[in-house]
Amino acid sequence: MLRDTLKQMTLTTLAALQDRGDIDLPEGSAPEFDIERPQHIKFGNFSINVAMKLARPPKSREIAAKISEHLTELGHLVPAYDFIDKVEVAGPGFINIYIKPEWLLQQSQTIIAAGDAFGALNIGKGRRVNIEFVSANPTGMVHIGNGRGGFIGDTLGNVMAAAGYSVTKEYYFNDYGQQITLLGRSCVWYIKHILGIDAGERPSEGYFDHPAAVHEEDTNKPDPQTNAAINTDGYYYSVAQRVLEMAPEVADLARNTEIEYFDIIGAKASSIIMEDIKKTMLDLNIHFDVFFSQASLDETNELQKGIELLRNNGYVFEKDGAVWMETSKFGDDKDRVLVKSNGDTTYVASDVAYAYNKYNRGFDTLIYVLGADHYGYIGRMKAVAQMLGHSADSLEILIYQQVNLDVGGKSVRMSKRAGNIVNLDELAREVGADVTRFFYMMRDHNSHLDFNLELAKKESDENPGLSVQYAHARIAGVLRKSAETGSDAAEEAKSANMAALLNDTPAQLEAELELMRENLRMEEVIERIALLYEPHHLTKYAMDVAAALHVFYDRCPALRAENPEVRKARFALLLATKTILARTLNLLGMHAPDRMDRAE
RNA sequence: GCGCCUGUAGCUCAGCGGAUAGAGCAACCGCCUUCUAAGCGGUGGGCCGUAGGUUCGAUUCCUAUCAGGCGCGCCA
Repeated sequence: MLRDTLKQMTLTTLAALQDRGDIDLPEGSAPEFDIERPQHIKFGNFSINVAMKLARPPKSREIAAKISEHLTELGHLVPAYDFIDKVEVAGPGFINIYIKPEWLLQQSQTIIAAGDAFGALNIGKGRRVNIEFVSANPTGMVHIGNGRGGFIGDTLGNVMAAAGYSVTKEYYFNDYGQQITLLGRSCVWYIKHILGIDAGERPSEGYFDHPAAVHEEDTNKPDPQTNAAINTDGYYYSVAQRVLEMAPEVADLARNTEIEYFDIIGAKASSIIMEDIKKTMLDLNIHFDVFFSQASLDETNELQKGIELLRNNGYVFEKDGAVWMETSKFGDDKDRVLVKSNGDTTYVASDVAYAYNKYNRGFDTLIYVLGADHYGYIGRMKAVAQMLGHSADSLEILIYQQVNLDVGGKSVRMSKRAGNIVNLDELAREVGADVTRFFYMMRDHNSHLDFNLELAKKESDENPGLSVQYAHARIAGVLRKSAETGSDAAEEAKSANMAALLNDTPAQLEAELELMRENLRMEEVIERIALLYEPHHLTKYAMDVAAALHVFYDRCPALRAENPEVRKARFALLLATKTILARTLNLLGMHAPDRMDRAE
C-alpha cells in the first residue's frame, strides 16, 4: 500500500541524509513518525511529520526541506517511486506529498484486476485468531443488547480474515448446570398448562414470559402467578409447545415432575432455543464456524485437565474447603474459585478449560467480544492466559457498552421484569438485516447505544447505509444501461487510457480524483480495523466512498460522454468503485444490490 | 469506596498527538425533457463537560473534578 511505500522512502531518505552528515538522528536511528492523511487535500495526499520529531521549529523546517529534496530525487530516480507529483514543506515542518493525478486514476485498473482480492492484506501472516462472540445462553432469545456482540464480532472477523489472519468465529453456549434445570422446570410449568394439568404456583425463579395483561405501571407488583396471566403468545410458551411436539413422551414426564426430569426437558427446550438463536444469527448474516458446547468440556475431561495444568504450574491452592486459582498473581483483583466446597466446578473453571481448549487447537490469539457487564472478565482471563503459559497479549477482551432502550427520550434498561426486552429477530424483521447491521456498526463498541426502536424503523428510509447500497446500485444501473445498448463496459474499461480524464473540467477531475483517493484508502481502513479491533470505521469509510461516487455520478456522465476515451476511462472508475463498494458492504455483512426500488 | 466506559453541532455519533474539528439526520435555500433526486450544490449551527499539567503542537496523553452508564459472588 502506498503509505507503506512512503514510509520506506522516508526511512531510506533519513539514512542517506544521516550518512551524508546532513542531519543528526538520535542514536543514529529514525524516530517514530507517521504518514498521515491531512484533513485538507490542499496539504497533499499524505503528510510526514518526522521533521518535527527531530527538532523544534524553525530548525524542523530546515530538516523538512532536506528530506523533501531527497524524496523528490527518489521519485525521479526510482521507477517504482514515480508516483510523486510534488513535495512541499509547510507549517512547522510538515512534508506534504502530492500524488500524480494520472497515477491515481491508473489505479482503477489495479483495483479492477484485483477484483474481490483487492484490500486483501497480509498483516496477519496467517496467524490463527479465535473470535468468540454472542455466546448468549440458550435459555432465551438474543435481544438487541447482547446481540450487539454479534455485529462487532462478525464484522471484525470478516475484516481480520481480509487482513490475512486465519479467523475462526465461535459461539460458546452453556448447556450445562443449574440454568438448564431451571429452564426445564419453567418449561414443565408451561407444559402442564398446555396439558390442562394443575401447574400450581409459578416458580419464583426461572424463565417465563412477561404476563400478557400486565401494563407498564404494574411492573413493580408481583406477577399474578395465575393461569389467567399466561401469555399464550409468549416465547417460552411456544418453546413448551414445541418440546411437546418434538417429544410427546415428555407429557408423561411432566405429569411426574421429578427433579431429574427437569434436566431432560430443559435440555430439549435449550436445544430448541439454540436453533432459534442460530436462525436469528443467520437471518442477520452473522456466521459462526464453531458452536462450542460447555458441557463437552466435561465430557472430554478438559474441565479437569485445565485445572490440573494450573495446579502443575503452581497456581492452585485450597482454602475454606474450596479450590482456588491465584489470578491475583497476574493482576486480577482477587483469586477465583474453581471448585466450590460442595464439589461443583464453577463457571470460571469452565472458562479456564475453554481457554485451554482454544490454545490446544492452535490459536495464537483469542478475542472475546463481551458486554460491559462482563468487565470483570478481563483481569481474570488475562491471568488465566498467563497461568496456562501464554502471554497476556494473546488474549484480548473487547467490551462493548450497554444497549438501552430509548423510550420517550429517556434511557431505559431492558429487563425481564419490566417485560421490555426487544429481540433481535424482531428488529431484523422491522428494519431489515442490512440496515440493522449498518446501524449497529456506526458506533464504536465503547460507546453506549440507546436504541430507539421507533427511530430505527424510521431510519430505514434515511439510513446512510442505504445510500451506500444505492451507490452500488447506481453503478450497476449504468453497466446495465450500457449492456442494453450492446456495449461491454468491462471490455471498454480494459483498453481505457486514464489520462484522457486529465482534460476534464477542474470540477470533474476533482470528483474523479477524490473517488480514487477514497477507493485506495480501503487497504488502510482494513489495516487499522484489524490492528486496533475497531470495525466501526468500516461504516464511515463506506459512507465516504458512497459520497464520492455520488458526486462523481453527478458531474461525470459515462454513457453520455462525448469523447469515447473519456467514456472508457469513466467506466474504469465505475467498475473499480463497484468493486470497492461491494467488498466493503460484504465485509459489513450486507448485500451489494444491483438494483434498488424506491420506497414510494 | 474501588475499577472500567462515555461526555464534541438541535439529535445520533466519527475524529490514528498535528494545520481552518467532521459526517448523517433535523432546519433553511437552490438543482430532475439528463447513466435511478434513496442523489448533488449551498446556508446556518461548536467555551470538543470543567480546571490544571506535559508538548514545537492537545478534542486526542496525564492529574483533579462534575455528570451519566456499567461492574466489583464458593451466580452463570
